[in-house]
Amino acid sequence: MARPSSEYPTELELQILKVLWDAQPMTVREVRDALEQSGRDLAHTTVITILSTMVDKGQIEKLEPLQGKAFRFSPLIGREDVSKGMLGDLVDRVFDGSAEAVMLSLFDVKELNEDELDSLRKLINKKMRESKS
Amino acid sequence: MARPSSEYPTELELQILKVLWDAQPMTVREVRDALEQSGRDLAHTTVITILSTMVDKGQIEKLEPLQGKAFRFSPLIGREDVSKGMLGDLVDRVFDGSAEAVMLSLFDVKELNEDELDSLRKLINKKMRESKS
DNA sequence: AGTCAATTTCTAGTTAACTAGATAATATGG
DNA sequence: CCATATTATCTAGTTAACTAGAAATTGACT
Repeated sequence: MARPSSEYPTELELQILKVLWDAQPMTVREVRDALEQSGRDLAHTTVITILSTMVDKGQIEKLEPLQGKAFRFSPLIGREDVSKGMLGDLVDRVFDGSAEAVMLSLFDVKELNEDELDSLRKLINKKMRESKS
Repeated sequence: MARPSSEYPTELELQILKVLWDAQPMTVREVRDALEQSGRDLAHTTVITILSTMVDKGQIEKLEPLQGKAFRFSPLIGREDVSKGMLGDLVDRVFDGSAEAVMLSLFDVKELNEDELDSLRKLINKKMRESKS
């Protein structure tokens, strides 16, 4: 059995969620077109199939058509919840739960400009004040 | 086709790499036992199969037996490279490349103690000095 | 040399993710 | 009301990841 690596969205599901987070609800065709814009050209039926499994998984909901016959879909899970969940999963699986290790690694992986560093510094100062109480 | 989500190790491959990073080289039996210690109880042949695919993928190398008939395996890729690669992948796929967004999210996902916050603050100060030159 | 236990090789099966065609259903414009 | 284009349903196929048994091989010990 290919063990489900986690409870989190697969790659294509994540792409679709991103599309729906930007504009909701959307019809199948609208989702398909949006995916094509971001370089993922899928058959109409393929999109329907994925959307159906996402409904089964409770990631999105299927809404009745308003006038035509095209169903519309809306996300049931939020952007923040998903990204936090996936990040937490990576922290645990790859970095053995060490947030500090992730931070250190992140500095190597991505460059941060001065403004970003500054806002981070402010955030850390705030966190330190909080933890001192 | 189940598109390979990335070039990075799968879940079981990562577990095996972790085992080998801690002690190398290792025989199949030693790998199997180490996996069992961390709660993953697999048949001997299953471990062999995975090890073989990992050799094919260039993640590990197969070393000739020294005295017995048991091959030994060593990692060919490093812990840092893998974790950085997987982190960078997540940053791009989930956070659209924003390291800052990851940092902010990380504060919500994991608690950092005072010492960790302090060492992070120092690191940021260092980075800021560097970027000002 | 012969047996025994460990190890490897070969083969095969399951599931999730992904892909899409053939066909059926149905709005909607004329 | 009918043709047509759009949409949905049903079905099916591929691949990677994972799992492991049966059989073959071989080191080791007496």
